[in-house]
Amino acid sequence: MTRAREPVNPEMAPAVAERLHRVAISMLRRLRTEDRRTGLSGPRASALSVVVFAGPMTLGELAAAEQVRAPTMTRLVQGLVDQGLVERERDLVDARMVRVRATAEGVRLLHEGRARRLARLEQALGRIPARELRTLGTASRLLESLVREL
Amino acid sequence: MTRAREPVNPEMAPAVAERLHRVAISMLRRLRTEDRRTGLSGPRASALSVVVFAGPMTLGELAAAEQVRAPTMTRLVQGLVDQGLVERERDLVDARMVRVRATAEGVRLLHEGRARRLARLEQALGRIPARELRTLGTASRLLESLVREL
DNA sequence: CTGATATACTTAGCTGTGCTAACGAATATT
DNA sequence: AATATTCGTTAGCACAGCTAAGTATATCAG
Repeated sequence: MTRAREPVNPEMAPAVAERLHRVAISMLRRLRTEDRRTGLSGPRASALSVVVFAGPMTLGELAAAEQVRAPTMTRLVQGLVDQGLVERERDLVDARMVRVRATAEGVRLLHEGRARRLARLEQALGRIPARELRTLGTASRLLESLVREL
Repeated sequence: MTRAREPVNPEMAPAVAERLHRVAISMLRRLRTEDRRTGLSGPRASALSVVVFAGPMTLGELAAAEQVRAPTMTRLVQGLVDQGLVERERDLVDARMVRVRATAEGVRLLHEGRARRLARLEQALGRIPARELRTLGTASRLLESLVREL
């Protein structure tokens, strides 16, 4: 009777979880290699990316977005400022806050670094059959919303 | 195997690459939270995992498997030894080498930590429609072979 | 067998990222 | 005006990554 359309999932979920976890780790490990050439570490590139794409924001917001504590973000931003990729300015309304905005150089380097980091992955994806690529496209969207509920 | 016909993928590959990359980062970031309770850091858990599943191996092999330099692995193993999760022994044939093997406690803790780390992911997967889960299962296998060619 | 070279790992010391605790400055509340 | 709260910084710890240089063992050439 229970020709289930609802969760028969508990059975296969562990295996999928395990494989996703493992693949995520090794994928990032491989791509990390390319990262170093830009002089942008992973965490800095990630933070810069948020600032570039979501626009100027406060240090606290940025810390929350990156799931990191405030002191950690203070230092990440310091590094980015030293590299000339980001600027800090006190908020005019509430002087406790610090707004972080990307410089032109920051935007440029981010795109360059991103391109380099993803090049190998893109090439590998470009070689697989279109059907499989479509599956991965769908899956990546599913994962996106899944991760939000972790 | 996947080379037979050249697909038109180049157009969508970048978007998929970008999303996969982003999702992998944020997924691991979330899961890492659970890691701390076991007292096993990510890199240590990962190294221990290799030793447990692939059996005893030399420090150099372990470093290669983890894509890390020898000095880094020396210290990771030191930490694991201090925690009583792993044992070191000089190779009898070639005394330059160090063999690393998991202790019973190491095996136990690894499985416990792994279970904890994946619990949230498994639960989230258990809640989505079976069809989507199947897509993710397929995708995870595709990614597995993809990563091998990165 | 000896001396040179190669290999496997360790030590030392640097950078960077994460944390908590404690603090300062600015704002909000009472 | 006094107190509490919020935002960010500083200080100080742990750990993970690296390179360069050192030690011990193995191997090889003569």
